[in-house]
Amino acid sequence: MVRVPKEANEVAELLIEFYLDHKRRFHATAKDHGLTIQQAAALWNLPLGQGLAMSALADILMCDASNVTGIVDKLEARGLARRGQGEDRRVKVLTLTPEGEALRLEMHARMVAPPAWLLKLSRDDQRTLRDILRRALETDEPDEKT
Amino acid sequence: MVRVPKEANEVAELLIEFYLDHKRRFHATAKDHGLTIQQAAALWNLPLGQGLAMSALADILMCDASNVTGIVDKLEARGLARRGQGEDRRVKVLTLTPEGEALRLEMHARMVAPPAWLLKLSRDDQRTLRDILRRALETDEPDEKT
DNA sequence: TATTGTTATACTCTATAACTATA
DNA sequence: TATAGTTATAGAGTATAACAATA
Repeated sequence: MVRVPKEANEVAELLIEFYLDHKRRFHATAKDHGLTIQQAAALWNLPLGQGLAMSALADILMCDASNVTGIVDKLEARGLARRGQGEDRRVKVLTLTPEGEALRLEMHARMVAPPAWLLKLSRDDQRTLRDILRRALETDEPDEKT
Repeated sequence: MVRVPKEANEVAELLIEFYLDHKRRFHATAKDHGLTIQQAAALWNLPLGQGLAMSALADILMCDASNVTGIVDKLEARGLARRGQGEDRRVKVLTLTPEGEALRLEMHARMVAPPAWLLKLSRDDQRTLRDILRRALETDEPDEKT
C-alpha cells in the first residue's frame, strides 16, 4: 500500500493539459514543414554530429524496425537524411544531411519557443518551474534494482 | 522584437522530456485496454454525463470528421459508446455506455497516477509545481484581441 | 445554399512474418 | 544460429472529395 501525496495526483492531472498543448504544437510544426508526425519524430531524434542505426531509431520511435525503413526512405527522398555503412556491415547508419540538420534545428527552435501560457508566468515562476523540472529529471536515474 | 526570458526557453526545453514520458504512458494505457491511440483519445474526450457531436469530437481529435466515423464505429462495436439523435436531426450525439464510462475512468485513474519522477520530488516541490501549473492554466484565457 | 455525417479513395503508420546478408 | 534491415501484408489513421439527409 503506497501512499501517494494528493499534490502529486494534482500535478499529474494538470500535466495532461500541457501534454495536449505540446502535442498540438508538434503536429503543427511537422505539418508546416510538410512532414508526417513520424517523419518529424525521426528527424527530431537523429543526432547532429553522429550517426544512428536504424534499429536504434526504431527503439526511440517505439515502433517495429520494419516501419523505420519506409520512414527513412521518405527522409532520404527529401534529402534530409542518408543511410551509410556501419562497421558491422549489417548495420546501416543514419546521418543528417545539411538540409536535414537545418530543418531539425528549425523545428527545435520552434518547439523551444515558449507557448503563451509560459510567457504569462512571472519571471520568478518560470525560474522556479525550471528548477523543479530539472530536479525531476536529475533524480530520474535508471533504476539500479537487483 | 519580443524578448523571451532565458528561463522560459529552458522550461520549454525541459517540457519535451515530460511530454515524451506522458506519451509513452498514454500509449501503454491504450494498448493494455486493447484500444488504438485514437480510440483511446476519443473515449478519453467523451464527457461523462452528457453527449458530444461527432463534429465536436473531430475538433478535439484534430482530425477530419470523416475519420471519426470509423473510430466511433469501433467504439460502438466494442459497446463503449453509442450514437444517438440530436435535436438537429443532422447531428449524431455520442454518449458513453456504462462500460465506456468505466473504461474511461480506469484510464483516467491510471494517467493521474504520478510517474516516478514526480514521486521523487519533495512534497514541497510537488506543491509548488502544482501551484505554478495552475497559475499557468488560469492566465491562459482566450485572447480578447481586436 | 450550408451543414452533419457518411462513403470512397489514396497515402501513411503499425505489427507480424518471411526473406537477405551478414555475423 | 542469431541479428540488422528489407519486403509483403493486413489493419488502422489521415485528408480530400463527393454524397445523402437535414437545416
